[in-house]
Amino acid sequence: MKVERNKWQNNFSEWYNELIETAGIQDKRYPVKGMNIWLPYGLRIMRNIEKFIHEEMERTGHQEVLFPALIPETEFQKEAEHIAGFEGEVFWVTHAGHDPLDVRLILRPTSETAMYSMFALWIRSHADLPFKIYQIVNVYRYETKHTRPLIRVREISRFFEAHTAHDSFEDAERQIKEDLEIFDNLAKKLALPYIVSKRPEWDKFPGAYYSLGAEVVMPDGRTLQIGTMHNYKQNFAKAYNIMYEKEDGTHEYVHQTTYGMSERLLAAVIAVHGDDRGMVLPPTIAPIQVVIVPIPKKDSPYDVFAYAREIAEELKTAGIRVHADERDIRPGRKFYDWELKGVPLRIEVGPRDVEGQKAVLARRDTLEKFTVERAELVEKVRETLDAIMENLYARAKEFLDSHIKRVDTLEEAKEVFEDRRGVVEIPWCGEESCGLEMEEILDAKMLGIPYPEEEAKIEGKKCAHCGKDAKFIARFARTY
RNA sequence: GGGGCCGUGGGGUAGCUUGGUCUAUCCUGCCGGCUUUGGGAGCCGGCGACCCGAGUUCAAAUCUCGGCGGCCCCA
Repeated sequence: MKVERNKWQNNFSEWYNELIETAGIQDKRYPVKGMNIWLPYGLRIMRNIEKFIHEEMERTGHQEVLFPALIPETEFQKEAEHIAGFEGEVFWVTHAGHDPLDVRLILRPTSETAMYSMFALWIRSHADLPFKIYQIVNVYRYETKHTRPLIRVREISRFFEAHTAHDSFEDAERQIKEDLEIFDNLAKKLALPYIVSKRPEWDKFPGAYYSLGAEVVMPDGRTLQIGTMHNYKQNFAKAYNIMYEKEDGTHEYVHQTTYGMSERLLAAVIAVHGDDRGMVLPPTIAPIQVVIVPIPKKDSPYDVFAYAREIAEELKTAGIRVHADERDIRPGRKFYDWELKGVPLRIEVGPRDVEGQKAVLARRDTLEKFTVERAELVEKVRETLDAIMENLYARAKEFLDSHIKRVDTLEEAKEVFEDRRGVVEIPWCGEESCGLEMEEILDAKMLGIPYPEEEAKIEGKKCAHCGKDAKFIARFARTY
């Protein structure tokens, strides 16, 4: 048994689309384009990811809230850049029954404009700051490009957004640092290596002072943004009149930040860790961490099903998410089935194992099989799950590192995009015009410059486009 | 904005050019039974479809028109 990743890498789109349905993540047949149905198995994985998000939010003192999905046109229009950025893709609610509405409503594409008039009511004094809330809700964007389950959808059904308010730019900056730390903790739980870039001016979040984006490299070499952090400075505060009273009695606008993630996290997990047999789920989020497959044998005196149940009970008591598969189909089919669904560890128990009080463990990530003593089972299972976690991260890190290439010229950059793709890092003078032209020439997007910015600064290199002294390393990639 | 292709059971398809045993093919799936089980077994029985509407015709999955939906290419 060998891990194959041919289709995974060479025909990723097809691999991904098939898997989303066959592995029971989503049903794409819902009759509205870009709106898919979460199936039980997929939802369970997503909930497990969200469990870590909730934990991190609690750890860092964010409070969970839920805002309405509808926003009055009048609120939506308060921040100029924000409207300009979103008005082309919002869904409108224009009627109630047969009558047109006096004030039309939009289905939130994100919740800034829903939240900030309330912030103005809630935040009174410096003692209320920092103010940190978050929610996980569905948001709507009328995507005109090709939609893709979990990646580009018209209803993002698990949209995470944290919104904070602070008494100073410095404290907002501290919040961004905290966001990055939260993201790093979460990424570790998902065994996902990633890069963070500071977005160029022309690709900031509408209304932001600056934006950061975290992305992974997908099997086909395109990047997927899976997290964003924005410092709004006082842009929204001024538009929504969010002020607080300082200790000296004067009033000042708050500084704000936001932090966003979505079901793209699941897309990244599926894509990054998968192989030609299907998904490979990190044990941390796998709904079933261990599946037990009994191998019956006619005329055998041993009850392999009872043995499987005993083992399942033992593992369950040890806190492991386990399932004994007693379906009346052949074991081989069960193997394929659970491999497709990405269960990290399989235990096979046949008459031989019952007799010798043993079990066969089969790792999903490496497809290795080995026999362990029943007495050591719990310990070995724990060890193996940890080893799988580590291996998944290491394998993904290697893939990421080998898909980031630093070059000096546009010709070299072009070659990379023609070959294995990924992220290309090029010296850049920092001028917007140069950046946009390079995007054009490379047929790729500028992700931005490496963050923290100290890592992006370079000396002694020339801008790959205009030839002037380069100030930064700029990252380019084909993106999702 | 311009051009092209396509809608047949849950999924994938044959049939359409030349309308007629199409009472719609095959694979897969699903349900029931027997049998089997260390990597997708086999046999028997069953379920399930022509995107919608109008037209032409003795007769439409097949031809015509309109609608709806999907995909691709170019700008």
